Amino acid sequence: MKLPYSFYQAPTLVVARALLGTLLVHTIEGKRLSGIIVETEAYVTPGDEACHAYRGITKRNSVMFGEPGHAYVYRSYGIHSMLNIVTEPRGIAAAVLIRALEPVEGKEEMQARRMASGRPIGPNLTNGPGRLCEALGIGAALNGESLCEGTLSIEEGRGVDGPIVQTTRIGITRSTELPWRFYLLGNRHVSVRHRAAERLLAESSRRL
DNA sequence: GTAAGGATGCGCT
DNA sequence: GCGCATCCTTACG
Repeated sequence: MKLPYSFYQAPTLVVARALLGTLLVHTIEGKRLSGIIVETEAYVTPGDEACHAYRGITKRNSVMFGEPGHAYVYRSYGIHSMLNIVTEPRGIAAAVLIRALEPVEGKEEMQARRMASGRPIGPNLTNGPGRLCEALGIGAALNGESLCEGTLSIEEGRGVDGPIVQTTRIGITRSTELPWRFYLLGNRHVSVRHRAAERLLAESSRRL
């Protein structure tokens, strides 16, 4: 079952957390390439200087201002595609960056797509926002596409059965103090672990 | 295991 | 021109 539009209309931090454990699916050339979402980051207006929409609407970021449940795909460092999911009602610019997946369907095809792009053979298939887009064949052509009606979608996954780590975002230079990254504790497909946050989480749960 | 540097295109100041 | 919401290779413990 695809997640409905109403799922994405919620506050961005709620959606970022709720996306963990769901299944991202890209159907391409008749094949389903999919993976469980294990790491996300929230980007919100107003007040978040790292959000692309911080300074208002532009040609690049306009999708973020539109309907929730659509894909915002842009190119980073001129090389990598980044997949975001638009959240909040129309007019509020916000999105969730998908940072890592646990491969489920089409793992061979993912490896083949990575190799075709000159990437090394190895375990780093979908543990990073650029890598997962390459593995699933997600590019700028999908910018603005609906996740409820197109070839790219998010389905109910296996859910979450363990702790979720909440910590600071990665690879940004502004608003670095905001704890808006979420990931599944102990999942080996997470791109970068934050040991201190994991330790705090363990201590707080022990106290209960 | 960590660190540094290059690749590479486009939006924005 | 400058600066990236990154990834890969190489060097060194």
